[in-house]
Amino acid sequence: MFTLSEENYLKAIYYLELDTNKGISTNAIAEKLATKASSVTDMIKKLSDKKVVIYKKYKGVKLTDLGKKSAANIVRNHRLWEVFLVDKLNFSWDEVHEVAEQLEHVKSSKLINQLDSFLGFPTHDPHGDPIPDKDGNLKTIEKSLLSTLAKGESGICVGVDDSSSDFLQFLDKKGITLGKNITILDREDFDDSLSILIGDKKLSISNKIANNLYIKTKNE
Amino acid sequence: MFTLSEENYLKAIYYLELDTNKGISTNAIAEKLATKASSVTDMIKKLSDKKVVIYKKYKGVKLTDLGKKSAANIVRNHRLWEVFLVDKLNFSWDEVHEVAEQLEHVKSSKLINQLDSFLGFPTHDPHGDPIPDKDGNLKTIEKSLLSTLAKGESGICVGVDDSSSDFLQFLDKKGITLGKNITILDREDFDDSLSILIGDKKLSISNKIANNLYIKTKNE
DNA sequence: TATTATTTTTAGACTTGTCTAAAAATATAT
DNA sequence: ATATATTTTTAGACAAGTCTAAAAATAATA
Repeated sequence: MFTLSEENYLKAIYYLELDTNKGISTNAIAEKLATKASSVTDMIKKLSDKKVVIYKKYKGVKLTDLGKKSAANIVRNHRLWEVFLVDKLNFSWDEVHEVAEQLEHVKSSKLINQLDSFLGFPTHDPHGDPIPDKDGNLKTIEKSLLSTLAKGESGICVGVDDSSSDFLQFLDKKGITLGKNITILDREDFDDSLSILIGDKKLSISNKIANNLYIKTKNE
Repeated sequence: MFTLSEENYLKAIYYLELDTNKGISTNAIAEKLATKASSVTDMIKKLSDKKVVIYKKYKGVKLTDLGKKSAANIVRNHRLWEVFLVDKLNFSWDEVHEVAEQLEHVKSSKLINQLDSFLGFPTHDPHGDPIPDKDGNLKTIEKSLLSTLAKGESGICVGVDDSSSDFLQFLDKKGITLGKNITILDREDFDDSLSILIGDKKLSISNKIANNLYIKTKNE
C-alpha cells in the first residue's frame, strides 16, 4: 500500500508520462506538485524502493508496470468519484475535482467496484476523460480538437483539454456540454475564430476555446 | 480545520463522553485509540490550543461546545456514509465501518449535504445509531435492551449495542435485522436466555445476545 | 497518615515528509 | 573545449505524530 503522498507522486508521474516517452525530470514533478526538487528526489528514492519507478540519478524517472497500474488505479478512483458527484449528487463539472482528490485515496476495492457498478460502469468522467479499468487499461477514442476541423465538418463534443473551473463555467454559460453536436459553419482566417452550430444555436468562439474542446467525428 | 489524527481524537472523546459527565482520562483515550498515554497528552495540548477541549493537567479533558459540534460532524459523516454503503452499494452492515472510517474525513460540506439529500435524509445508520444533524444534535429515540423486556412484551428491533462483525454476522445468520417485530415468548430463569418470536419464526437466544439488541416498545 | 500503586506528564528519540542552502552533475553557449 | 548556466542531489533542519523510559502527581491502602 501507498501513503497519501506516494499516491500523489505516482499520479503526477503518470500524467507527465502521457505526454512523453522520456524519463520524467525531477523539476517537472516538483512543478506539478508545487513542491521542491529536493523533496522530489527524496520521494523518488522511496518509490524506487517500492518498485514502482525506475530511477537512475540525474536521469529522471519512469514508472514500472506496477507503478503504472497503481497510478491508473488512483486515476480510476478519481474519475469514478467524479461521475458519482455529477450524476448522483448534482455537482457541476467544475466543482468535482477538489473533492475527488480526497475520495480517490480511500482504500477499498469493494467500494470502488460497487461504485463502478452503481454508476453503470461509466467509461468516461464528466470532462470526457477515459476511466481506466481494473487492470489500468484505458480505451482511447478517436477524437480531434475542434480547432482542427474544417468548415462544414461536424461531430459530437466528447471532452475538454483544460478542466479549470473558469473554462468549464464559461462552457456552461455558452451552453456547450458533452454530447452535443457541433458543426463548423465558418472559419475566420485572421484570428482563427470559428462560427459554429451547437445543437440549434449559432455561436462564435475563439481559437483558444476551439483548442480546448475535443470532438468525435463520425467518419468511420 | 483538523488533521486526520485530531479528528480521531475528537471522535474518541465524543464517544467516551456519552457514558459519563466526568472528565475523560488520558488512559481511557489511549485505550480507545490503541495508542500510548504520552501520545494522548501531546495531542490534548494541541486540541486545547484549538479550543475544542478544556484541559487541566492530571484532571482529564472535556469537549467544549465547539469540540462537541466538530466531533458530532465527523460522526454525522461516518453514519451517512454507512447508510450510503448499505443502501446504494450493497454492503452488509458488518462491512461498512472500516470504509466509513476513511470516508468520514473527506472535507466538503457540499458533499455531505448532497449525500444526505441523496439518501433521503436518513435519521439512523445501518446499526440503528442516530445521525447527528448539521448542528450536531441527535434525536434519541426511546429504546430498551431486549433483555429488559418481560414475558409477553414486544417491540421493533431498532439497534445493536455491539457493532462487531462477529455479532452482526451472527444476527444475519439468525435472521435478526432492524425493523423486525420481536415478542418475548418465555424467559429461562437459570441462564436468562429468551425464547422469542421474530417475524413468524421462533428463536432461542442467550442473555448475551439479548443484552446487545435494542427494542422500541410501542407503549405510548 | 505514611507508603505503595496507579495515572499522567515530561524528556528525549524516531519516522515521514517537507524545506533551505550548498555541492555535484549535466547541459548550454561562446 | 572551456566557462557558464541549469538541474539534481546531498546535508542538515524542522513540524507532526508517535514511542520509551523516567519523573511527577494523584489515588489507594495498610
